[in-house]
Amino acid sequence: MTDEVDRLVADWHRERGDLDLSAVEVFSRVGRLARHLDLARRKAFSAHGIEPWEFDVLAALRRSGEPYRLSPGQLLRETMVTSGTMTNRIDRLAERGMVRRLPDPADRRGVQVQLSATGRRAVDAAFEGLLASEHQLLSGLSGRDRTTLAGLLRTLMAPFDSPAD
Amino acid sequence: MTDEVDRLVADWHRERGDLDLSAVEVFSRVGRLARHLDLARRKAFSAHGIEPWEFDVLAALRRSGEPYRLSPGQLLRETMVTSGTMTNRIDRLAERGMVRRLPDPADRRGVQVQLSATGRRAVDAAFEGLLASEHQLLSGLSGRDRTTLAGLLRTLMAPFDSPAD
DNA sequence: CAGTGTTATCTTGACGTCGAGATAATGGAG
DNA sequence: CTCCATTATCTCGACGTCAAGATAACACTG
Repeated sequence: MTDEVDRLVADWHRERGDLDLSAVEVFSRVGRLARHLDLARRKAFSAHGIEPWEFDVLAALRRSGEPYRLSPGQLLRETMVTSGTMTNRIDRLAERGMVRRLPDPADRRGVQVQLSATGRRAVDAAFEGLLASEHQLLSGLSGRDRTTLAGLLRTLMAPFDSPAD
Repeated sequence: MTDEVDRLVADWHRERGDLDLSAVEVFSRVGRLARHLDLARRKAFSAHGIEPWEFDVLAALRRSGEPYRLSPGQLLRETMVTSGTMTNRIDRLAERGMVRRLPDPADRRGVQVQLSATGRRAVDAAFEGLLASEHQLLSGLSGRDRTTLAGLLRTLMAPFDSPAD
């Protein structure tokens, strides 16, 4: 059983037999898989009328728990985007009625982004759809394999976790 | 040992204890890891004065072997971008002297993109740098673990491989 | 060989993100 | 108090990508 990446590695090996390509076997698959997952995510969300970037913001608010309120600064750290991008995202989500901007009572520079009831319904439905879709994709792996995979990925993530991120 | 994703899952579990979050353990890590890898890739390439998108195109030409010549259509299929994007990329690579556009002798609609000597030197150096960087990131895993991980990822990729991709 | 659907590439306009900088408020040091 | 470095958010211009459509050439059909 060979896949895209096996062919990629075979090509490189033919051209550059002097190089150790073992890293490519892992990282190229991570990259491609992430790409396919993005598409699957987009598809799962489209059934609920939301975009991946919308989900990212709404989900951060949703999982922060009651009262579903975070500052733009907290949101941009959760979602790994710049402040300009977050301003734009909040604008568009507010236009759609998914969130509201409230003044921060303790800091007049600050703003609180409040998830609306509409937004909460949307993000809950979208998340359930996403889980169903991802569950499908995982069906090829046993429970034991899933745990192994999650563990190996966590190990790989470790260097990126806290330091100067 | 807990990571970002453990915290994410814990948050969701507190808010939505009714849902099975095992898929998140895997896919959220794949997505985040891919993001960090993109940054690491960008950093590794910057030492050689090229951008990730440049590498993607040049590497496709390089690993195709002599005479390092592919059509824009082949390139866009290799790199998973649209035709408009590829036209733009070839334009910029040609400006930098990394590739040349040649007419396709067999099809007057067609074009052949030819890797230049400069382009070949650049992509070879960049690839070596990338492998060194990725080797570092893999150092936390034993050879056995790497093989296991690559295998599990390949299994996950299988549904995406040939069908209507 | 005329007609027609397909293929290959390029063009265009809209969109989302980034990076740098602007604005405004805060909090600590002297 | 007054400075001043820091923090929070927003603004603006540039850039890369995409989607849709334009153009041109090919290849099959009758």
